[in-house]
This record gives sequence, C-alpha cells and structure tokens, in this order.
Amino acid sequence: MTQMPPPVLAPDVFQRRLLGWFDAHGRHDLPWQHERTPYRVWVSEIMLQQTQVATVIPYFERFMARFPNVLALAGASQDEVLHLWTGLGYYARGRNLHKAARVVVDEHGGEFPVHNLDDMAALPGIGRSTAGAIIAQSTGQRATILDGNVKRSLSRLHAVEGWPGRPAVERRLWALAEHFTPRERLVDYTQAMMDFGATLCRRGRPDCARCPFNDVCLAHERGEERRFPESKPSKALPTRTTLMLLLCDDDGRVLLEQRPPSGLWGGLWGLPQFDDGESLRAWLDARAPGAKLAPSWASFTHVFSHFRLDITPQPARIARLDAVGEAQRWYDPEQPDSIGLAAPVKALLSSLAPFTLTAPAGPEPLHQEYSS
DNA sequence: AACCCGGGGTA
DNA sequence: TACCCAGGGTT
Repeated sequence: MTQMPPPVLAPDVFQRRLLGWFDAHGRHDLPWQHERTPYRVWVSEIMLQQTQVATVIPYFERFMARFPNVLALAGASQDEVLHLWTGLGYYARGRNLHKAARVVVDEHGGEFPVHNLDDMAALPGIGRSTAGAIIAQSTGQRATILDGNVKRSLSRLHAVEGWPGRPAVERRLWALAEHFTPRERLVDYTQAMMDFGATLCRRGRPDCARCPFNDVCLAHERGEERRFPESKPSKALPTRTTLMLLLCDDDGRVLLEQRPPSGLWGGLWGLPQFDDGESLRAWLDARAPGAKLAPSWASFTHVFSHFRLDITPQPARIARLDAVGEAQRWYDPEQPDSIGLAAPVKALLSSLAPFTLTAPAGPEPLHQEYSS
C-alpha cells in the first residue's frame, strides 16, 4: 500500500479561503437557492448532472410551475414528466426522477429521507454525491459531494495521478473531499465547491492567477494544471455492422419502427435493423412477402463514444403493406412527421427525398458495396 | 472530433 | 470489483 501525501492544507484554512472566494465570486441567486427545499434542490441536481446552469434554469422553472412539490410529481404520468424533460436528453434520468418521487411518497410519507445518506442514495437516480449535495444544501447537515467539478479541483490541488474513474483514484478523491468538508456553513461550502470548479478551476483554462490556492496547488507548482484530472484511457473503438432496411411503398413512403424505450436510440424511430442479410430476408418473407430487394447502398459509418457502427442501407420496394404494427409507421420523407429520429436514420431519410427507389425485376442477392 | 458527465447495470 | 453504457454540450 502506497503512503499518500497529506492534504496540502488543514481543513479550516481550506474552508476559510474557499468561503472567502465564494462570498465575493460565487453564485448566490440561482432559482433553487431560494426556497431551498429538498425537492427543489433534488430536481436541480438531477438536471445539473447532464446540463450546464444556464440551460437548466428555464427547464427548472417550467418543471416547478407544473410540479411544485413531490406529491404533484408522483401523481403525474411518466409521459407528462418526459414532456417537460424534452430537450434535456438522458431520458432515463427523467424516468428515474419520476420513479423516485413515487418512492418518496409511497415509502417515506412524502418527505425526502434527508437525515439518512444511505436512504437518499437508494432513491432511483441518486448516488452518493447527489445524495450528499441534496442533504448539505437543503438541511445544512454535514455531507460531502464529489461531482466532476470537485474531482477536477481536488485532483489538481494534490496532483492526483490516474483517471478518476479508477476505484483507487476515486477513493483518494473521496477521502480528500471528506477531509475538507466543514461542520458549519454546509450550504455555502457545497455551492462554493461546485462554483469553484465550474467558474475558476475550469477544465480548459483554469484562472490560476485569481485562485485562492495558487500558493499550495501541486499541479500549478509543476505548471501542469491541464494534466489533471487524467483522462480516461482511450481504447480502439470496436466496430459493429448493421443492415438498415429502407422498405418503400409506391408512394415513396418508408417504413419506420419505434425502438425499445431503453438502450441505444431508446424511444426514437428508426429503420428496421438486422445483423445480416439472412435475418433481413426472413423478416421480409414473414412480414412483406411481396417485397423486392434492390442492390444495397454504400455503407457508411456512424461513430459513438464507445463503438463505431457500419451501416449498410438495404432498399426494397413493396406495392402495399396493410398490416402496420403499433410501433411502426409509414414515413413520407417529403413531408416528415415531427418525431424523434436516430441521427444516421435522419441523414439517410433526408438524402432519400429527392430520389426514387427502383426495384429490379426479380429478387436480387444482397450486394454490399463499400465506399472507400 | 475528442472529451466529459453521475448513476445504473453487468460479468 | 471493475468495467461498460447513454447522448448532447463544450472545447
């Protein structure tokens, strides 16, 4: 076990400097800072997990106007909640927010369990850091946060080596965060830690000249502020392949399917997808036996953060297909419906509009042409 | 075009 | 316990 160097400052010195900076330069007028109830702090924290303050504010205001308390939220339908979440992305968090409201009402008598960190962290969508943030900010009890801002500041201050996603690094950062957490002024301290990372100890250009810790910061001493926190080790992206069926009818409309509610492109509309030509054919035989295949189009690649997807569009034509399932629709590229489309599907469909798909006389073998 | 983000899920 | 996942915004 490696001996860790001690923290660069005693807790009381760190707190005094941080709060002095916060009093002069922190954010004091955010909507959730006034009438700072657990409910309002919770909603703001969940929204802020994925989005910056300026974007969150109008969403937060609309949300509060429609769902002023946890009871109102628990009584709403999931659709209504997701409607107000539209545009924020990460809909799983909107769903968790709704689920957690129901747990608070059903299992905690409508009161957030703000006197028990573990109970808070057991609520859907709330982990250790968010639980700490809600408790500290809504009650002033001693609780510690470790969000991305705090991880960045602390890893610079102590030149913590290694990617914070690694358990050993994360443990060290939690220990530092707990070490500095005061026993008083928790509301201000917690906001100060977030503001400090967000506005001064920024990812790109930290403002070291104005930093109250620039005399003790180990990263600054080495002139290596930008090296911390270390980034996630990059891996070669795996490549997956898929066939996307462009089944067109005589009116030039294309068959779309709605994707399952969770996972990749959850809830969005897309083209029927297949791992290989065999399963595509089987699908056509079963559901559109009169369809005629055209030669497939050139493949293209869509890149995600964690894999590359090689997409081969496979056009086919059918005179008419009456049985359209609930999660299916005919889509007219020239008069697009206002629905959510997966990004590459959207690109494919908009490129489709000016063209007419032609089908050969008979069924063709699947023929893949790869562009360079 | 990389990089980032807190929590949930899985092997 | 040690990964992987989502997907829009920032840089």
